[in-house]
Amino acid sequence: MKSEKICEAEGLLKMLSGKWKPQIFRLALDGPVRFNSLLRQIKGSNKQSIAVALKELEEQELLEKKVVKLKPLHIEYNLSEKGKSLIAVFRQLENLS
Amino acid sequence: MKSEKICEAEGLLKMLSGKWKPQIFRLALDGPVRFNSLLRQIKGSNKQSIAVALKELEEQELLEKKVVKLKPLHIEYNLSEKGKSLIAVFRQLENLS
DNA sequence: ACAATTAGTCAGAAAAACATGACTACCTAA
DNA sequence: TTAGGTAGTCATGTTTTTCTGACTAATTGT
Repeated sequence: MKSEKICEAEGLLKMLSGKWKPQIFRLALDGPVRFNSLLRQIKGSNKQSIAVALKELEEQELLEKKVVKLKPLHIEYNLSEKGKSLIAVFRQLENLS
Repeated sequence: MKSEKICEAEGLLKMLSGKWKPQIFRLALDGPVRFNSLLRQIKGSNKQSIAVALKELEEQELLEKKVVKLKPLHIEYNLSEKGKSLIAVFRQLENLS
């Protein structure tokens, strides 16, 4: 029983592994994120890595891709319900330190 | 304020990043762990990687190294207080799914 | 005395992750 | 119609991580 404890956590660690996914996810907490603006916001990043990270976050269903058919016709990535459910976990982590 | 939320989490993700650290940490939840027995328990692992992972977990102060001067004179790694404080976070993660 | 177990280290190779620059394709504003 | 912004892909190269196999060295069991 005890050893099961971390299994969800192992999944989470894997989902948010890599150089850019944590930052992207954090930004997504504040609102929808977009490819090009991430590229500008996250210094040192690059197209390829951001594209891959977004794809993975989408596959893991932490983010949801959405085509916005408005004025400048763009794509945005929103935090999914699954993603939102993690906020509580992060809040608790904060309280530890 | 909102974007601070994940900062502790980013630290945690980094501390437990890599292929073997999560598993080692999980096993450490159940009691002290040892180099050679980890090597046997964790299938597909290897000396080098386990050694590096243990060193890093120790540096990050999630585990504490201890020389046990008993019968077969060995070394064990115990969960530190910092390590124990994470248990609550993992427990919460469990409850989400 | 000898073999096994303990806990590693080290150099080098292989694999995975990440970065770079060129390119595509669609839309919009001048 | 041309320039700039949107959101990417692709091939290639570099860097980081991980693995392999050889080796060390002290301790312990037979």
